[in-house]
Amino acid sequence: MRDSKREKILLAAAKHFSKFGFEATSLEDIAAESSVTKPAIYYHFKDKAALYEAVLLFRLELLANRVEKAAAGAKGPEERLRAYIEAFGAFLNEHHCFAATLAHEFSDDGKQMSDRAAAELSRTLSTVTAILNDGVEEGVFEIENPMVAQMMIVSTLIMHQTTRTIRARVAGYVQGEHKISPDPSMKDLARILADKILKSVRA
Amino acid sequence: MRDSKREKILLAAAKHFSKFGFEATSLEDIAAESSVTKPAIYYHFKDKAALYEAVLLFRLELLANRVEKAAAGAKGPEERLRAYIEAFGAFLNEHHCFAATLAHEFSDDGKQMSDRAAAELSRTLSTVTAILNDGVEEGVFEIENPMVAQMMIVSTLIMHQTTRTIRARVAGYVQGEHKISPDPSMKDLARILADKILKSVRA
DNA sequence: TGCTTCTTACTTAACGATAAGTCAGTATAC
DNA sequence: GTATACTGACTTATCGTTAAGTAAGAAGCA
Repeated sequence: MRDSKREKILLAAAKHFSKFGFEATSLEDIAAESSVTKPAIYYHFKDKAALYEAVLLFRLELLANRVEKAAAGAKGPEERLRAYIEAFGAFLNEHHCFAATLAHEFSDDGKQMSDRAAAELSRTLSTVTAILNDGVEEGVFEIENPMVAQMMIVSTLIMHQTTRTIRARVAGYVQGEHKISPDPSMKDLARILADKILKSVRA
Repeated sequence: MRDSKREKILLAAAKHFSKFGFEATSLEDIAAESSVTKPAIYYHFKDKAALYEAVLLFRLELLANRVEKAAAGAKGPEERLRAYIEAFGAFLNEHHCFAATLAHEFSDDGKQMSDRAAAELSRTLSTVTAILNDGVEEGVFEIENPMVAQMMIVSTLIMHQTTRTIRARVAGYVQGEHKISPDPSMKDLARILADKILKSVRA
């Protein structure tokens, strides 16, 4: 049972930070959910920012490692790009708090992101940039600006995960005889997204 | 000078809500920036939520009208899709607070979005869904799930606008000999995005 | 025109709630 | 008995919101 309270705090913190973002999350709520008192949080973490950092950095490191591994395990730019997209999607699906935390961070201009966290995020993004650039050099891809392809991949994966609730709500207001396509699972989304991205970047 | 304070409040509110989101925005800051006192805000608006609603709904209505008009003014699914994407991009570029406000709303599950606001957002999204469905029916497009194409368009446009700062920061950590592609302007992004999306959905 | 009355557009002051963070003390394990 | 892992009670600051009061001008009437 060593460190069990620390683990409980981290779990509740991940949940609350992802739901409300850094500022709007209250330590009292985290304490209540993890059945500890507020000072217990301060015993384990220097302050609110340190707790947040622990939550964020842990996942950012995991993600960067995962996509690097996935890309390294595939051959050729096409397969590597597909592997990247699907690994990214799978990761967001497994750590479903993480996408929302990232979305909050993005909409806050990374206000609460430490330099180490930014570096880990950069590692994740560099991986796809490298794949795209390699593909262009090898003549397999034809891309005016790889930055755009990167944005399309990353933003679609994250937004899909974070806007589930609001999408369902907004769909309720659709008028007329539009066919509403079924909301895809993350696995399907990643596959379809990979298909579309590959089709759009192929030379 | 009639209603000049009201206008000042709305302007400052748009700026602050986009920067910090609903919860983290303080009425005191809005009051300070617009050179009025806090209760003066309450004279013009029922409460914080009503002020936010005024800010958000105004832009959501403008946007829905703009993209509907753009789509209606173009012929054929291909041209309509391009017109939609470029009109959406241009709008985000003109109202540069708006994308960030939307991003906050998305990362908060639309917690602060009224039913009217959700309906206006739905109108904007229905427009692109209609274009995609028409294209499929006419045999011009071939799309497994139009939802994914919609996500790619909307999320890329919004994220591009909202992650400018953080992208510049993250780019600073890129190691090795990666070529870093230049950050595209919104106009370029919309054009390139339209190219890529069209390429990826064409039958 | 001049006097009263009412409305508009605020201001100053303060309230209750809730936030992050602190500190002195305590139970438990070794 | 000493280090570890806490708890309860607190401080300070800031939040949204309201109550109460007021200067400036318009409206109604003589």
